[in-house]
Amino acid sequence: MQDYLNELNDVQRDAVTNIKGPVLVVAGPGSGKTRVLTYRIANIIENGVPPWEILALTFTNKSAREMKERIAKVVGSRANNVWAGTFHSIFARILRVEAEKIGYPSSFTIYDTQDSKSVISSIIKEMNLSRDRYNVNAIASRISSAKSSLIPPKLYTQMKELIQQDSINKRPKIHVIYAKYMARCKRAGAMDFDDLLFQLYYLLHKNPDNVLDKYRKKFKYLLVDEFQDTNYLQYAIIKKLVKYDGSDNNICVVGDDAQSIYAFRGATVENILDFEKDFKGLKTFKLEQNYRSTTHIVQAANAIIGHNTKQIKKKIWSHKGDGTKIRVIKAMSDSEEGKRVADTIVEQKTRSHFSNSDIAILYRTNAQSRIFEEYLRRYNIPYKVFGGTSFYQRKEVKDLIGYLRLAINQQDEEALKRVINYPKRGIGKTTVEKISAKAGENDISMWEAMDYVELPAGAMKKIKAFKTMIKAFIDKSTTMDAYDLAAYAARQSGIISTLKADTSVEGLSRLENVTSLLDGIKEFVENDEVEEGVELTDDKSLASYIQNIALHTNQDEEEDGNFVTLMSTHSAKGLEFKSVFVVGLEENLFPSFMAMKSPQGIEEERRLFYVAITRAEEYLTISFANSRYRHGKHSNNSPSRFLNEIPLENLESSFSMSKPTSGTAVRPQRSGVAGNFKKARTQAKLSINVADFKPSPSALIKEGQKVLHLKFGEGVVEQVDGRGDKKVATINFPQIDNPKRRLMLKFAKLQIMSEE
DNA sequence: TGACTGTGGGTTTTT
DNA sequence: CCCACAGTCA
Repeated sequence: MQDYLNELNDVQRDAVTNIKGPVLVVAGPGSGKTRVLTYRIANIIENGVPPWEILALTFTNKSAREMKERIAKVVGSRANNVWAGTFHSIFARILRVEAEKIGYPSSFTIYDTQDSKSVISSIIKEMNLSRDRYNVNAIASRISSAKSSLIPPKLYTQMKELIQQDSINKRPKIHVIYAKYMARCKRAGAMDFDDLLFQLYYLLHKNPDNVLDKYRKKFKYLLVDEFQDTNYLQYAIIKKLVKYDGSDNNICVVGDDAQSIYAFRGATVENILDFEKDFKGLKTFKLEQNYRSTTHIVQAANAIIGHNTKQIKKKIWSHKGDGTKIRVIKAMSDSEEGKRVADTIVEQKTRSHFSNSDIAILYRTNAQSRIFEEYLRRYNIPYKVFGGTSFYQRKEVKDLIGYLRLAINQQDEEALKRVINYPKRGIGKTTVEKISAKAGENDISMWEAMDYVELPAGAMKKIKAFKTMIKAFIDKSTTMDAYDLAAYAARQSGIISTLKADTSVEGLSRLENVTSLLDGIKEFVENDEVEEGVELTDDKSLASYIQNIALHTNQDEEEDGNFVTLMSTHSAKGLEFKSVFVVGLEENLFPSFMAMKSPQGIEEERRLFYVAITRAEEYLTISFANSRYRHGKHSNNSPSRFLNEIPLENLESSFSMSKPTSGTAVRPQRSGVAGNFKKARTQAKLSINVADFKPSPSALIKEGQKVLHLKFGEGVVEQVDGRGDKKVATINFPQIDNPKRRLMLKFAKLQIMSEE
């Protein structure tokens, strides 16, 4: 028997060695779920199955990568040939091969959420519907859930219940918008996130050239991680692949109903319950021993989840010892909450010798990160914020990507609309509307419509010039590699010169972001490492880089380094830290006011809280504030109901309001405006004594002075320009990369060290 | 016809 | 607070 099997407990080993037939693994938090999955795959390979016949589906690129690394530790490089990836990326890869069978170009664009909403927005506008009544977000989520339930527009129109709901909500035209939206995406050669699932289902369902058989034969072993987070459509695809006459039903799903936190995007726990009915002879294994957390934490978690009505019975236990009781921080304000959490981090670092990477701050909404960033920066504690707007969603980055997308797929209307007048080249709203109308009349793409539309001579000339430029990109895309072409496009389009002309701090950071993107593309071109999956991506063309960018999230960034982790509770799933701070435990925030309308909503928030606290190994601290700034306004909220669900015996006794601490409250500043993407939010390690730092009034900052900045260290003011609030100082900070920074004096905290 | 400025309204989580 | 739009000016 192989070594790795000895690292498992009895239940885990059973789950690993029963490789034939359907298996359900119910895995509590910290119960070694990933270990079971990876060893199971390794075991399948050891049993002589070629790795490329194994398909492992996850929800994040990160967990796929981690899984593959761990498989490699057991079976070596063979792990690279396992098809492991997210639902979306694996399906996108299949669709690239098969797209033409369902009427899409294989170079189809993937629309991200922004793109989808923009399409919906223009449809609403064209139909002359009220923007207030037809709220884009509401429509988008309605369409998304229809797709995720396998209801195409035609069927939607026939479903009395849906139509009735829409008319009650006074939005009877949704089914029309939906149909137009689908047509518009198709015309643009684009698939949105849901399409990657939806279109794959229809490919398998319609089965042109018997593709279904091809993939059934290809994937003999299927594994699904986080099964509780799959939606109806995902499960339908899984069944297409595995459940048929003569199938071996080699499927293993792993999940925890108590950690189902994605109902808002269609996930349904029903899938776990249905799984038992759909696959006869199912073997179920329950992993109940928690290896992660101490008993106080596990007990509290069990008590909290006990308040939910529906769940699979299981008893999670730990023998790591009682450990430390849970601490609760009561703060008067969000600012005080930030300070006290930062104080506690300092305390834990010195008393328990934790390093930064042992610590995480978890919040319900990404917007909460700012205040913690502010204090961690003050205390010189390196941190990294995950989630929020990803790098690829920043305007300037999307602008350049827009050109690249257009070079690959000229039908891509969202890309076209984005770049046709950026940088400004005098092609205004009216002209674009005319092109769009022409495209609509003739059911052709806007790119084609540009040849037929009737315009005044001036506008015509500008359009021609634009088209010529893009054609040059297309031509070069056959000879240049991704980097050269991207750099060429960045210059030719005028993006670089436009950004260079903007000398504000924000402008500078935008330019740096574009440079970072180019650097990233260069890295892609030069990187000779093997990518995930069986088909080695030795394709360094722009297309192969650009096509999966929408699927790339900033969770995927490599993250070695010693920093405190800041992320949303959703993003934290699957992770663990010695010390965890779950912050903002207030009614209307956690649970979110959006979820408070329904009991199911509350139960999902409770599961989310359960996920959050079970990330902790040794220390768990929970905090809330009596008042906080939200959307620029003060708001007061009572402590979260979830706090009362924690048994008293698991709480530190001092669960009483501590006195507000002496430190003055600060409002967060805009952070990370200067510095490039990777470095921006991780703090430079400069030893500045925070207590001694006293910013000088900005009016006193003059050329030639030596100044001190908390993040950048010592520097020399080289130039001050602008007047009043708009004063900008150019300062040389020799201790950092990119030493020249332009800081808005209104915001910059600088301490004058000496006059020159 | 396009560029710019002020106002009003929404407001969660993610592939 | 941030974004999208409407209304105004060149």
